[in-house]
Amino acid sequence: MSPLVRKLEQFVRLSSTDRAYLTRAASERLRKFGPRVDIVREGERPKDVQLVVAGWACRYKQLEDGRRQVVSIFLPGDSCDLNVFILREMDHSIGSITDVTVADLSREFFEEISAGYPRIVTALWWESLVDAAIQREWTLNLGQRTALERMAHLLCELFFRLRLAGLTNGESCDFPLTQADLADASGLSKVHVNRTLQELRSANLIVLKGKTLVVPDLRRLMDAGLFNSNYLHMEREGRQLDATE
Amino acid sequence: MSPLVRKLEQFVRLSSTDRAYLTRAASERLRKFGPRVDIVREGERPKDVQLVVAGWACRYKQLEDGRRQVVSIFLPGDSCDLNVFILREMDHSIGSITDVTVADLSREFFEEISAGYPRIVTALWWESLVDAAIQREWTLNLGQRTALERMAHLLCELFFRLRLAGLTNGESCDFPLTQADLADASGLSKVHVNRTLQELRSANLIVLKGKTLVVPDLRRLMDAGLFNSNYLHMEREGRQLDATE
DNA sequence: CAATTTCAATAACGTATGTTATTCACTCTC
DNA sequence: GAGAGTGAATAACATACGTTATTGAAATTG
Repeated sequence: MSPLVRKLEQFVRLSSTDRAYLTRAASERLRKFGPRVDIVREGERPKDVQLVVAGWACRYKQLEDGRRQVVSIFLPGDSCDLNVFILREMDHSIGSITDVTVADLSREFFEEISAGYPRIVTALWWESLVDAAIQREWTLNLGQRTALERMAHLLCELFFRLRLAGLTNGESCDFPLTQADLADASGLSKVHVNRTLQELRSANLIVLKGKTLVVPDLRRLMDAGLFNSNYLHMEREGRQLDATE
Repeated sequence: MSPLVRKLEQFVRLSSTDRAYLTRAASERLRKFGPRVDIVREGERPKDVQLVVAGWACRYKQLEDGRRQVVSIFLPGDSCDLNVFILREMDHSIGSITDVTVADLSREFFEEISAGYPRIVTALWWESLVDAAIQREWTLNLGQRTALERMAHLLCELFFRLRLAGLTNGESCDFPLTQADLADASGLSKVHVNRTLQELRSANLIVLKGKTLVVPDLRRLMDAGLFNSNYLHMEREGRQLDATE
């Protein structure tokens, strides 16, 4: 099952027709990118919504003098917002981290699901609201948490989201972010990211080597990061747009 | 003209029927709050979308030990997202800053506009995308900008948004945020906010006294905050969902 | 209109994090 | 399989910002 379907199914019960439709949409019109390249640049006007089918990518913004902030991380199954159908131009860039495969979802795709796949619509609504919640949590993370808490929180979030998409193996997962990436995402310097990771390591909160992250005791890492998963809204909805109450 | 209508009209040409409908929706089911009280609390499940008709409010999140981050500021005409119809519970709180009047928008309101007011739908879409863009910009602000840049940027954003809603008088506007509020919103300490404001004052970038802000030279304040307004997407759309291309 | 509380200003001092630089291990490439 | 480049580790040092505390003015309240 694809990461997208797996993720959405956590919230909305999809029919097999829904699943088949999503799976088809995510396998047509594919584009591949190497690592560390721009997929969309600030100022551009892409025609389609981009769904990350495989690999890691990120949204980032840059100041004129080069300072760079990663504002969100795309894991397989994540898509950029509906931006492209309404706004005139991108206010940020999207760049690949690893090799990435992107599926382009056209306006027609969204018109079709609006007309005939209400559960998919609800699921995508849910996804976009969770995206917004994540962005708020990042604001809290950068504004209030110390370096150690911040890093622990970021790692927790990624671990939870990977698990939701079916991309963890027990306590471990692929982890292609470099320390420079973590610095850009956390607002810390590279050197301090290094220090912070070592602190997490020596507290046995993480094992991070090569491109693999192991979290031996997720509960403890969550405590270290003051991590509360409620903002990920990982419960199947109690009521939905088309539910009768 | 109400701040909401005025704001939305910047992007979507509304018919007089649209305007009348919005104005009516924003004048029924009103609730009033005093300053510094919670309108909705984290964990609750409000039934309606809250539209701020008058006054200033904010979204905030709090850590267990009391550290508090304001993650967004609601000006008149702003509304919280559609959260309430899809997600199980609030992942943040909404609190008043001044006296606030809120209009409750029911699910029926959204069903009606979906059925009969496509331009309002587009306008609200636009609004929610701009909200997301603002949240990303705040992430950049907290992650990369220095205290001075950060404060200048925040003031610029508020000034632009107030102007869009028709709430400025030339170079000045009401400004009810205390230094403690600015601290919570910028991730700085109160003391450092004070220092930073004085720096902005002595550079003649702002006049801030009582509850009034004057920006004598917006261009210079923008430069100081590395402020680029593109993320506010303040241009009337070139194409919309129902446009033919 | 006194009593309280809130907000702003300022000072002295502490520290978490940034900066610059060097070295070492890997990996990729020709 | 030497050379080049990237990512990680470490050190020495610098600083932007936080903390705690005090004071005065202004707003709010009984």
